[in-house]
Amino acid sequence: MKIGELAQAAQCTVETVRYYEKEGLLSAPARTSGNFRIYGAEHVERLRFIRNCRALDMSQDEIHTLLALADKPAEDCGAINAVFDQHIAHVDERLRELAQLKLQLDALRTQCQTAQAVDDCGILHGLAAMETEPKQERHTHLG
Amino acid sequence: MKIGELAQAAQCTVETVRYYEKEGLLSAPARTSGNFRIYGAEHVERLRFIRNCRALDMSQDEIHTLLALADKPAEDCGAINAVFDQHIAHVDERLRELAQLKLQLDALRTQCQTAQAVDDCGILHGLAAMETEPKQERHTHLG
DNA sequence: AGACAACCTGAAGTTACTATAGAGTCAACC
DNA sequence: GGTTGACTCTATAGTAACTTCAGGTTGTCT
Repeated sequence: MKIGELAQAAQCTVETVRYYEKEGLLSAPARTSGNFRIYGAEHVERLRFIRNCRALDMSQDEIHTLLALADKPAEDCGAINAVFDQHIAHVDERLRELAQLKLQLDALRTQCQTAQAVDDCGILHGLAAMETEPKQERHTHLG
Repeated sequence: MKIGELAQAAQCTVETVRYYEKEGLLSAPARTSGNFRIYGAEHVERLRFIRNCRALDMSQDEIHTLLALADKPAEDCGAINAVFDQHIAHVDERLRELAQLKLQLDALRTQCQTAQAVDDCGILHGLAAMETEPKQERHTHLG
């Protein structure tokens, strides 16, 4: 199959497929005489795997590691579990961060209930009065 | 004060200050004869405002809008509230997304309890067997 | 005068793609 | 045989919000 068909089978765009090839997530396939990429079922499987990982918000780095581990079928899968657990930890951390943000935002929101002069806007005053904290270190790639 | 002092007052780096100036969030200050930027209290206030907004995960775009609105003190603050409400909606959406992800991840995690052969790893099989869905549209800048 | 911290500019790197430009391939239709 | 149109190719630039780097200047201290 050609690249458009592969992309459709994995619900992504052809640009994304070519991008993954450039990044080394997908190996370079054979070409037709006209220089078109040709793919088989194994490529569909691999690409779907990648897209599924991305749907779970894993980073390219995590996926790369996972693929490398998956390519050594005889070894034990402890390392795979570790990558996965770390990713879950990333999601947990980001969830906590966002929940904390939400509390702050909701508190700020109560400071201005009606449309009034900008000068008196409680939200604006609240934003100005916040304590400015240093950016804390992030342990997650999740924005 | 010079740029280093300003940066410290707002808990960010000098590079970030220069970056904000380039992006138009911070206006270009006066310079010393030696070409060093010099700042006053109003710059500290403005930069802290920006950093506080960023701490709440607002985008540069949102902050830009907020600053423009704040600079028209006579108008009513309905537009400010709207920007703020939309940002809260972004955070809510991302929270829901991550909660959904967490469910999927936890479910997958149960598929492999012990370190076994990679070939039999339930997580890997689960990742391969997932339904590959098209990337849904995001309405938030939060990653 | 020499050392050193803090400052300057401009450009490139980061993530995971998306978009664009300009050209080539291929099957079908007239 | 020519042409249309869908699909493909490469290479480059753009996105967000910075960070890092290279290479040079200013100011202060001894």
